[in-house]
Amino acid sequence: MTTIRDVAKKAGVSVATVSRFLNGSGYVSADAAKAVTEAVEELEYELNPVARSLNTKRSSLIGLILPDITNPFFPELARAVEDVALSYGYTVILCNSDEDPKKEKNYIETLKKKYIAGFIVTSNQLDAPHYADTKLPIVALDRAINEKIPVVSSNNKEGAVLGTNALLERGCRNILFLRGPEALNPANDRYDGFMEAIGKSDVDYRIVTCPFHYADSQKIVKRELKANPAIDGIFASSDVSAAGALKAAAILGRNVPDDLQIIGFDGIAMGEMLSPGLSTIAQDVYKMGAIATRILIKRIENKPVEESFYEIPVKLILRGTTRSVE
Amino acid sequence: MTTIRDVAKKAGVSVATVSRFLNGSGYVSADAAKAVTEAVEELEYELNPVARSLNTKRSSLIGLILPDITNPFFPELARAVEDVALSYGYTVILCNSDEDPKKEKNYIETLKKKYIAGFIVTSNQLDAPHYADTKLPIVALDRAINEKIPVVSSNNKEGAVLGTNALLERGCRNILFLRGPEALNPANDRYDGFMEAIGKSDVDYRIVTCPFHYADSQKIVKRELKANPAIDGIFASSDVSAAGALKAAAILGRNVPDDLQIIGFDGIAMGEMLSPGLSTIAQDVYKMGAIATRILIKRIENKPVEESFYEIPVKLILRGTTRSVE
DNA sequence: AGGTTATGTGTAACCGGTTACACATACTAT
DNA sequence: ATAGTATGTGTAACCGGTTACACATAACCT
Repeated sequence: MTTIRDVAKKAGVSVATVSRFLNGSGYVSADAAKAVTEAVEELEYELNPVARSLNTKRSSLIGLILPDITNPFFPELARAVEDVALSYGYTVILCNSDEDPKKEKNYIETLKKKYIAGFIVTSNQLDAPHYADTKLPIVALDRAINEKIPVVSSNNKEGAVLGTNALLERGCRNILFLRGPEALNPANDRYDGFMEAIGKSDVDYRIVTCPFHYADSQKIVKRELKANPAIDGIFASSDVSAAGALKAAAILGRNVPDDLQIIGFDGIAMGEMLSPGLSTIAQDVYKMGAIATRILIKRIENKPVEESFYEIPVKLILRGTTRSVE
Repeated sequence: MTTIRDVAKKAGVSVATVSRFLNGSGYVSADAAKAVTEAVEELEYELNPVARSLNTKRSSLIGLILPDITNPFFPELARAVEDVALSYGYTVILCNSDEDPKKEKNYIETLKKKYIAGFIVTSNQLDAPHYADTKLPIVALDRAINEKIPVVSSNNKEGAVLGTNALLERGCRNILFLRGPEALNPANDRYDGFMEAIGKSDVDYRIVTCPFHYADSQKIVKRELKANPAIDGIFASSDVSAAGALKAAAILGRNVPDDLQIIGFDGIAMGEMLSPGLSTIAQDVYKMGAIATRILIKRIENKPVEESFYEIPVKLILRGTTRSVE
């Protein structure tokens, strides 16, 4: 392996000059620069990032902490983070936290020892006291940790308004809202949006709390649909819940969308594969991940970050679970 | 930050002794061991992995190279790899290769500089010349790179036999087999299994090559179903293709499963959410990832690895797209 | 007793970079 | 002319570990 000393010798300068040139720090004459460039070229020298890390106490590692990569929301996020990180020369470490603060903390400690450059943190938990004291650059997704930590999130409230209005415009007179877990920021914002939009109408509605879980949702919706056959619209706070609702409707022989219209929230790929295709409020998950990563890297590299709160617009996607507006 | 020198001073021994004790290498007296243990405890000393890496040229990093984490097959794999890696003290780096050998190679080069301990490689490509010369421990998933590299894969052929027989037992007399891309090992094994099982029957069949892609599959199946209305069974080489087939059937008003039965392959979570639920040959993806990781870690730690070819059994899961056996 | 081998420990070089500091020269300002 | 600043470079310490080697003592042979 060629080292900086080999390069220095070949270029006829000291290692300090080589290092300065390579890092663009300090003064280096044109002659020296040329000699070093040539030596690097000829020796195919590549800097050893471990040696560098050891004394700079920095690295090009980014930690991506998420509850569970298996949850259909996260792969696309991970993909975006990885793409952007790669393009800036960073490497992504995958951390499944399972919503367990201990596990999360453990990851942070372990990776700090490796001089990790920063973290992107996605979690459903509202509180995260152990982040507060970390001096590392962090960007949060979908949850506010504290004022100093930038947050990237979808425009959940607006999305919920959009979805609710879509059902209203399509003639729903009795809407079931599947509210997400109350511990989740995004779920609460969606709830607020629903309430705002439904409040402006004179339509009947009912709210049921429902985890973002397929089988649970199916069970809950089956029960609700049986108890209240007048329901002609369901707005689910997640696509997975919507899938459960759709299944429940199928089992009960309800005709979607003629009889019952359904809108989900998230925009995961699966929605398209359902029959009928799931209408949904799609989040631009890729964009969320990409923006979060760009902000993180700016922070890592001490570049100015304009804002600390980024809201990504959502989009209504109409498929088969809703009718066209009459 | 406390260093090994602090510990040595506190314990009244040399750094060499501390290092030896910490690594279980060389001789350390009981007295010295005790003194070091106490000093470590009191100072809350934690070894710096970067400094260690620098001269051992090893690390506890594992690279997971996969085509695209967004593909529903991979998150569960990644999850398994991460779980097992974590339990052995390793950290996982996520690498989306997009099937691009250049990108793959680039990752390998980059991570080698960080003294990565080993790689788990999943790829759809059959050839991978650039792995051959790597001295790093590697474990492959679903593809054989060379004799020295262990492979973990599902029992694809047996699965295909299982699926084909399931359709036959349920009365199918005209089966459409959606064959996966010919460049893929697993797809070819599935094809072999189908041929073997179908050959033993006197049933009509037709084979169409179909990418593991939802929309494409839908189009292809729609065409096939129109051209040949007698088809009463579809065996798809992947669940995503099966989902496309199911959608096509729904659009054409075919009744699944009374009229047309469908079996997929993979066992991804989405299958359950479809209506009717997708019958499938489920791979134990988690197990594949877990086993691959364990083997890799054994290799990294120079422990003996029994075999070099691991086949994970598959399982027939019957849901709504197949009838019960009459 | 004398030679081997096993046990135990410390010194110092080394891994491959970065950077504080000292020093030299050239240019600018007064 | 002289001080002050900008430019350019090298030496050597340092980051925080590992380990070769030298040396010392204890245990085991014959």
